[in-house]
Amino acid sequence: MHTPQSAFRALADPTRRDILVMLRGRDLSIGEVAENFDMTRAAVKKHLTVLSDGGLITTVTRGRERISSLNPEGIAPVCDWFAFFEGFWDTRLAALKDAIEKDTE
Amino acid sequence: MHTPQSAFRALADPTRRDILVMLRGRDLSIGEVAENFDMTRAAVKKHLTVLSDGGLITTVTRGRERISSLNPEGIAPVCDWFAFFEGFWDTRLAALKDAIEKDTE
DNA sequence: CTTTTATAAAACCAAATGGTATCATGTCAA
DNA sequence: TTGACATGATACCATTTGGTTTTATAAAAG
Repeated sequence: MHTPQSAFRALADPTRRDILVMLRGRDLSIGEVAENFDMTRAAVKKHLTVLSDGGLITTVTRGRERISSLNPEGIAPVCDWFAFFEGFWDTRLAALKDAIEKDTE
Repeated sequence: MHTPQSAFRALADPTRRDILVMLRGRDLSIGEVAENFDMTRAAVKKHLTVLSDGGLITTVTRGRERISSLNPEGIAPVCDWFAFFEGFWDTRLAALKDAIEKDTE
Protein backbone atom coordinates (compact mmCIF):
# COMPACT_ATOMS: atom_id res chain seq x y z
CA MET A 1 0.00 0.00 0.00
CA HIS A 2 1.08 3.58 0.82
CA THR A 3 -0.08 4.86 -2.54
CA PRO A 4 -1.64 8.29 -2.89
CA GLN A 5 -4.88 6.46 -3.55
CA SER A 6 -4.74 4.72 -0.16
CA ALA A 7 -4.22 8.07 1.53
CA PHE A 8 -7.20 9.66 -0.24
CA ARG A 9 -9.26 6.59 0.55
CA ALA A 10 -8.34 6.82 4.22
CA LEU A 11 -9.38 10.49 4.35
CA ALA A 12 -12.81 9.79 2.86
CA ASP A 13 -14.34 8.49 6.09
CA PRO A 14 -15.44 10.97 8.78
CA THR A 15 -14.54 8.61 11.62
CA ARG A 16 -11.00 8.33 10.29
CA ARG A 17 -10.66 12.09 9.92
CA ASP A 18 -11.85 12.45 13.52
CA ILE A 19 -9.22 9.96 14.60
CA LEU A 20 -6.54 12.04 12.92
CA VAL A 21 -7.79 15.12 14.76
CA MET A 22 -7.63 13.21 18.03
CA LEU A 23 -4.08 12.05 17.33
CA ARG A 24 -3.04 15.63 16.69
CA GLY A 25 -3.30 16.13 20.45
CA ARG A 26 -1.37 13.06 21.54
CA ASP A 27 -0.57 9.47 20.67
CA LEU A 28 -3.26 6.99 21.64
CA SER A 29 -3.84 3.26 22.04
CA ILE A 30 -6.65 1.56 20.17
CA GLY A 31 -8.72 1.42 23.33
CA GLU A 32 -8.25 5.11 24.00
CA VAL A 33 -9.30 5.96 20.48
CA ALA A 34 -12.32 3.68 20.76
CA GLU A 35 -13.54 5.41 23.93
CA ASN A 36 -14.44 8.40 21.79
CA PHE A 37 -16.68 6.53 19.40
CA ASP A 38 -19.89 4.60 19.62
CA MET A 39 -18.51 1.48 18.00
CA THR A 40 -16.51 -1.57 18.96
CA ARG A 41 -12.75 -1.63 19.32
CA ALA A 42 -12.59 -4.04 16.42
CA ALA A 43 -14.22 -1.45 14.16
CA VAL A 44 -11.84 1.25 15.37
CA LYS A 45 -8.91 -1.03 14.78
CA LYS A 46 -10.02 -1.51 11.18
CA HIS A 47 -10.09 2.24 10.70
CA LEU A 48 -6.59 2.48 12.16
CA THR A 49 -5.44 -0.18 9.72
CA VAL A 50 -6.81 1.87 6.81
CA LEU A 51 -5.09 4.99 8.14
CA SER A 52 -1.85 3.05 8.48
CA ASP A 53 -2.17 1.66 4.95
CA GLY A 54 -2.60 5.22 3.76
CA GLY A 55 0.57 6.21 5.56
CA LEU A 56 -1.27 8.78 7.63
CA ILE A 57 -0.36 7.20 10.96
CA THR A 58 2.40 5.01 12.31
CA THR A 59 2.04 2.47 15.09
CA VAL A 60 4.37 0.99 17.68
CA THR A 61 3.76 -1.77 20.18
CA ARG A 62 4.16 -0.82 23.85
CA GLY A 63 3.58 -3.79 26.05
CA ARG A 64 0.19 -5.15 25.21
CA GLU A 65 -0.89 -1.84 23.75
CA ARG A 66 -0.54 -0.55 20.23
CA ILE A 67 0.12 3.15 20.07
CA SER A 68 -0.89 5.17 17.02
CA SER A 69 0.73 8.45 16.04
CA LEU A 70 0.17 10.92 13.23
CA ASN A 71 2.67 10.53 10.43
CA PRO A 72 3.53 13.96 9.06
CA GLU A 73 5.15 12.45 5.98
CA GLY A 74 1.99 10.62 5.07
CA ILE A 75 0.08 13.70 4.14
CA ALA A 76 2.65 14.69 1.53
CA PRO A 77 1.16 12.85 -1.47
CA VAL A 78 -2.18 14.46 -0.79
CA CYS A 79 -0.67 17.92 -0.47
CA ASP A 80 1.30 17.36 -3.67
CA TRP A 81 -1.88 16.56 -5.51
CA PHE A 82 -3.55 19.71 -4.25
CA ALA A 83 -0.51 21.76 -5.16
CA PHE A 84 -1.18 20.83 -8.77
CA PHE A 85 -4.39 22.83 -8.51
CA GLU A 86 -3.18 25.66 -6.37
CA GLY A 87 -2.61 28.03 -9.25
CA PHE A 88 -6.06 27.34 -10.54
CA TRP A 89 -7.89 27.81 -7.25
CA ASP A 90 -5.94 30.93 -6.41
CA THR A 91 -6.49 32.77 -9.68
CA ARG A 92 -10.12 31.78 -9.93
CA LEU A 93 -10.87 32.77 -6.35
CA ALA A 94 -9.11 36.08 -6.87
CA ALA A 95 -11.22 36.67 -9.97
CA LEU A 96 -14.33 35.82 -8.01
CA LYS A 97 -13.37 38.22 -5.26
CA ASP A 98 -12.79 40.96 -7.81
CA ALA A 99 -16.17 40.32 -9.38
CA ILE A 100 -17.90 40.53 -6.03
CA GLU A 101 -16.10 43.74 -5.10
CA LYS A 102 -16.97 45.34 -8.41
CA ASP A 103 -20.56 44.23 -7.94
CA THR A 104 -20.83 45.97 -4.59
CA GLU A 105 -19.44 49.26 -5.88
CA MET B 1 -25.25 17.85 -0.02
CA HIS B 2 -22.21 20.12 -0.32
CA THR B 3 -20.88 19.05 3.04
CA PRO B 4 -17.15 18.67 3.66
CA GLN B 5 -17.83 14.95 3.80
CA SER B 6 -19.22 14.91 0.28
CA ALA B 7 -16.11 16.69 -0.95
CA PHE B 8 -13.77 14.21 0.74
CA ARG B 9 -15.88 11.38 -0.58
CA ALA B 10 -15.66 12.75 -4.10
CA LEU B 11 -11.87 12.97 -3.90
CA ALA B 12 -11.49 9.36 -2.80
CA ASP B 13 -11.91 7.88 -6.27
CA PRO B 14 -8.99 8.00 -8.73
CA THR B 15 -11.27 8.42 -11.74
CA ARG B 16 -12.84 11.46 -10.16
CA ARG B 17 -9.46 12.98 -9.33
CA ASP B 18 -8.43 12.41 -12.94
CA ILE B 19 -11.57 14.19 -14.08
CA LEU B 20 -10.66 17.19 -11.94
CA VAL B 21 -7.21 17.26 -13.50
CA MET B 22 -8.78 17.17 -16.96
CA LEU B 23 -11.12 20.03 -16.09
CA ARG B 24 -8.19 22.10 -14.96
CA GLY B 25 -7.31 22.49 -18.62
CA ARG B 26 -10.76 23.41 -19.93
CA ASP B 27 -14.46 22.87 -19.43
CA LEU B 28 -15.79 19.64 -20.93
CA SER B 29 -19.04 17.92 -21.81
CA ILE B 30 -19.84 14.51 -20.38
CA GLY B 31 -19.03 12.89 -23.71
CA GLU B 32 -15.66 14.61 -23.91
CA VAL B 33 -14.78 13.50 -20.39
CA ALA B 34 -15.91 9.96 -21.19
CA GLU B 35 -13.60 9.76 -24.22
CA ASN B 36 -10.66 9.64 -21.83
CA PHE B 37 -11.87 6.64 -19.85
CA ASP B 38 -12.56 3.03 -20.57
CA MET B 39 -16.08 3.11 -19.20
CA THR B 40 -19.55 4.08 -20.33
CA ARG B 41 -20.87 7.61 -20.41
CA ALA B 42 -23.38 6.64 -17.77
CA ALA B 43 -20.57 5.71 -15.39
CA VAL B 44 -18.77 8.98 -16.09
CA LYS B 45 -21.95 10.89 -15.52
CA LYS B 46 -22.30 9.26 -12.10
CA HIS B 47 -18.80 10.40 -11.21
CA LEU B 48 -19.65 13.91 -12.33
CA THR B 49 -22.73 13.82 -10.13
CA VAL B 50 -20.59 12.87 -7.14
CA LEU B 51 -18.14 15.66 -7.94
CA SER B 52 -21.04 18.09 -8.23
CA ASP B 53 -22.53 16.93 -4.94
CA GLY B 54 -19.15 17.55 -3.37
CA GLY B 55 -19.16 21.07 -4.76
CA LEU B 56 -15.95 20.42 -6.66
CA ILE B 57 -17.46 21.15 -10.06
CA THR B 58 -20.33 23.18 -11.44
CA THR B 59 -22.35 22.33 -14.52
CA VAL B 60 -24.30 24.34 -17.04
CA THR B 61 -26.49 23.13 -19.91
CA ARG B 62 -25.44 24.30 -23.37
CA GLY B 63 -27.87 23.04 -25.96
CA ARG B 64 -28.04 19.30 -25.60
CA GLU B 65 -24.68 19.21 -23.86
CA ARG B 66 -23.88 19.55 -20.17
CA ILE B 67 -20.64 21.36 -19.54
CA SER B 68 -18.66 20.71 -16.36
CA SER B 69 -16.23 23.20 -14.86
CA LEU B 70 -13.96 23.15 -11.83
CA ASN B 71 -15.45 25.02 -8.88
CA PRO B 72 -12.64 26.80 -7.02
CA GLU B 73 -14.87 27.44 -4.02
CA GLY B 74 -15.58 23.74 -3.62
CA ILE B 75 -12.12 22.88 -2.49
CA ALA B 76 -12.30 25.31 0.42
CA PRO B 77 -13.77 22.95 3.04
CA VAL B 78 -11.05 20.44 2.28
CA CYS B 79 -8.31 23.04 2.51
CA ASP B 80 -9.78 24.30 5.79
CA TRP B 81 -9.59 20.83 7.23
CA PHE B 82 -5.96 20.48 6.22
CA ALA B 83 -5.19 23.89 7.63
CA PHE B 84 -6.13 22.51 11.02
CA PHE B 85 -3.14 20.22 10.73
CA GLU B 86 -0.74 22.54 9.06
CA GLY B 87 1.02 23.51 12.26
CA PHE B 88 1.46 19.90 13.14
CA TRP B 89 2.81 18.74 9.79
CA ASP B 90 5.10 21.72 9.50
CA THR B 91 6.71 21.45 12.92
CA ARG B 92 7.06 17.70 12.73
CA LEU B 93 8.54 17.77 9.27
CA ALA B 94 10.93 20.48 10.33
CA ALA B 95 11.98 18.37 13.31
CA LEU B 96 12.44 15.41 10.99
CA LYS B 97 14.57 17.47 8.65
CA ASP B 98 16.69 18.66 11.56
CA ALA B 99 17.17 15.11 12.77
CA ILE B 100 18.27 13.98 9.33
CA GLU B 101 20.67 16.86 8.96
CA LYS B 102 22.18 16.23 12.37
CA ASP B 103 22.46 12.57 11.48
CA THR B 104 24.48 13.33 8.38
CA GLU B 105 26.89 15.64 10.16
C1' DC C 1 -0.77 -19.76 38.08
C1' DT C 2 -4.98 -17.57 37.21
C1' DT C 3 -7.41 -13.70 35.73
C1' DT C 4 -7.91 -9.67 33.52
C1' DT C 5 -6.73 -6.52 29.85
C1' DA C 6 -5.44 -5.05 24.96
C1' DT C 7 -5.12 -6.41 20.79
C1' DA C 8 -5.28 -9.65 16.50
C1' DA C 9 -7.79 -12.28 13.28
C1' DA C 10 -11.51 -14.29 11.02
C1' DA C 11 -16.34 -15.08 9.67
C1' DC C 12 -20.25 -12.84 8.72
C1' DC C 13 -23.79 -9.14 7.34
C1' DA C 14 -26.20 -4.97 5.47
C1' DA C 15 -25.46 -1.06 2.92
C1' DA C 16 -22.84 1.76 -0.21
C1' DT C 17 -20.08 1.94 -4.40
C1' DG C 18 -18.66 1.55 -9.19
C1' DG C 19 -20.00 -0.35 -12.96
C1' DT C 20 -23.39 -2.04 -16.83
C1' DA C 21 -27.49 -2.10 -19.89
C1' DT C 22 -31.80 -0.18 -21.17
C1' DC C 23 -35.15 3.19 -22.12
C1' DA C 24 -36.96 7.99 -22.12
C1' DT C 25 -36.29 12.83 -23.33
C1' DG C 26 -34.77 16.93 -25.48
C1' DT C 27 -31.90 19.14 -29.11
C1' DC C 28 -29.64 19.67 -33.51
C1' DA C 29 -29.51 18.89 -38.46
C1' DA C 30 -31.22 17.40 -42.88
C1' DT D 1 -40.82 15.73 -39.64
C1' DT D 2 -37.41 12.47 -39.20
C1' DG D 3 -33.33 10.76 -37.55
C1' DA D 4 -29.11 11.12 -35.08
C1' DC D 5 -26.94 12.67 -30.91
C1' DA D 6 -26.11 13.94 -25.85
C1' DT D 7 -27.88 13.38 -21.79
C1' DG D 8 -31.12 11.78 -17.83
C1' DA D 9 -33.07 8.09 -15.26
C1' DT D 10 -33.79 3.60 -13.79
C1' DA D 11 -33.02 -1.16 -12.70
C1' DC D 12 -29.72 -4.37 -11.95
C1' DC D 13 -25.15 -6.67 -10.54
C1' DA D 14 -20.55 -7.69 -8.24
C1' DT D 15 -17.45 -5.90 -5.07
C1' DT D 16 -16.06 -3.05 -1.34
C1' DT D 17 -16.91 -1.01 2.95
C1' DG D 18 -18.12 -0.26 7.73
C1' DG D 19 -19.77 -2.61 11.16
C1' DT D 20 -20.58 -6.79 14.54
C1' DT D 21 -19.51 -11.10 16.87
C1' DT D 22 -16.53 -14.66 18.16
C1' DT D 23 -12.24 -16.86 19.08
C1' DA D 24 -7.22 -16.65 19.97
C1' DT D 25 -2.89 -14.74 21.81
C1' DA D 26 0.05 -12.18 24.61
C1' DA D 27 1.15 -9.09 28.46
C1' DA D 28 0.08 -7.22 33.11
C1' DA D 29 -1.79 -7.82 37.73
C1' DG D 30 -3.25 -10.48 41.66
